[in-house]
Amino acid sequence: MSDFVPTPERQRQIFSLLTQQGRLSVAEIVTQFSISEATARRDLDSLASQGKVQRVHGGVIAIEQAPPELSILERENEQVAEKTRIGRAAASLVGDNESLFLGSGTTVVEVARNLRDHKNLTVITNSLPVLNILAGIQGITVISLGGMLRESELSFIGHITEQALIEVHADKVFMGTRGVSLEHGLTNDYLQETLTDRAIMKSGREVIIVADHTKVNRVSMVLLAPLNSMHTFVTDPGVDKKFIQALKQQEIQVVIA
Amino acid sequence: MSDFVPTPERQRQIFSLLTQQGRLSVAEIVTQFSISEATARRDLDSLASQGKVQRVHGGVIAIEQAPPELSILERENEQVAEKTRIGRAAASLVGDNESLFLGSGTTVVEVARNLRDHKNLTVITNSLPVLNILAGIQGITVISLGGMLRESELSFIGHITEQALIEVHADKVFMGTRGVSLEHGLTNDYLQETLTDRAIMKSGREVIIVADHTKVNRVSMVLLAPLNSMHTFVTDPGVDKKFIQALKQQEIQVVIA
DNA sequence: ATGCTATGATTGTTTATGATTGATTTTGAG
DNA sequence: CTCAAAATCAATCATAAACAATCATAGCAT
Repeated sequence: MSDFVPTPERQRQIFSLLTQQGRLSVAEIVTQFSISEATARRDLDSLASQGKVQRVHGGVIAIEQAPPELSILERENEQVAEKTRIGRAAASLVGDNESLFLGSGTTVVEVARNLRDHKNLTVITNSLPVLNILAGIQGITVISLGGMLRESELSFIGHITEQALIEVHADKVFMGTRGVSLEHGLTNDYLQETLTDRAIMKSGREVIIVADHTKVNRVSMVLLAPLNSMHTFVTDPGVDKKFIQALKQQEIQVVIA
Repeated sequence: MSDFVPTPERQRQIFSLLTQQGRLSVAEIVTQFSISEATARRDLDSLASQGKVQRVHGGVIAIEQAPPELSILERENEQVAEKTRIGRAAASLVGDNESLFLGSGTTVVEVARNLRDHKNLTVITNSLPVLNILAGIQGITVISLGGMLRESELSFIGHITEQALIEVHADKVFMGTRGVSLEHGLTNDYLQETLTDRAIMKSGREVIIVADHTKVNRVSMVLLAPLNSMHTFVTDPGVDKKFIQALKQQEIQVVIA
């Protein structure tokens, strides 16, 4: 039996006490550890200089924890309500223990927001906002593709991205698009991103396109993929019913949020 | 019964005693093993140099096996003033038109914050906070390595990360560390991250370590690299002058912020 | 013998601590 | 509010414990 308590050990105990109680007075430490006030103060000063505690008159208090690093400003502008509902509906297609790919675009971000309650997911993404949303969530393994950051979309594209895609595989791929058209299929407006997006679509078993009604019957500059390369289409009730019918005839599942 | 206990065996017994009790005084060892204080200290020093115990005044204490590792979000409030100054000083080492690598850690984040005024930079990183800070800035090409997101550090690690590293090269590499020690070099506390960090160090021409004074003479679990693998060390004025001298003797540039 | 290693004793030095003192901050009574 | 008492603090000093460095010795293999 020994009463040997070296200084670093005692300081650790003081710190531990502090984390339990939130604050500690010099007097408390003096009685608790049977040391002089001078030594108690020296311990507190030492802990403070390590940044572990905040020194105040009469004792110390626990350091307050700041809110998490801010995520990027998102250009949330149009069809907010629709996108939110689409996101929720799309997330409900996901089961526990699955691996997903989430592409870029504001609608896909809404899907990410609704993954909180799922268990044991693996999410692969090339979208910085998606990374930020999923970063703190327990039970989700997050994998980023990396690559060159495209500032307007806050997504990663390019050679590094496509290289990384070779290494991953997802059960379900969630992507947005700039235009969906019966005639021209899925279209985007930036070639570089489109090349990456094509590779992404090949990396998953099931392709789920999320897009609000403003994207329907719209054609952008670059062909991303023919319509039948998607398996499921999640959209809002503002879409023309003939369009929906046509999709169903091509055996594409349609979810109206 | 034989009282002959060879030195290595005795040291093993001391270590075993320590793991049971958490701490051990020199006096205890003297009586327990019937050896002189000198020998007891020699044993403790030997164990300490192997990194098995933590030497303290009066004896030894067990090394924190499961370090209550604070996440990056919690550590962000430690040594704020020092880190800010270190970040500014480190950023001033960067010239226009250079390509940089920024590793993980709160101090490196401060470097990123101070890159705003540079022109035409290419910044490669595996740190999510760094991505967020640089995402909006004009004149900086941002490249992310991707990989599995380590939640406590908000950094990307693993196979994908290291694969991506093959494709990039930087003029200057900025990294943090958990511990810098003359004896044990640069140390980290998580093997997986350390493997990635080693690859990062090889991807650049000049390695710049940023670390506040609390990291100095601290040893963590895993060896990252020997001291001489860094070219420049940026820290705050709270560092022991002998330490600075020793670095300079190894031809490591030292910048005091 | 010779050289090597582990050990213990001796030595000045360093470190941790507690007491003291005067300065500073907080408190509370008027 | 002001001002003084009380509490807390920083700075300094003295001391005892612990320390590093050095040297000498004993055991042991060659």
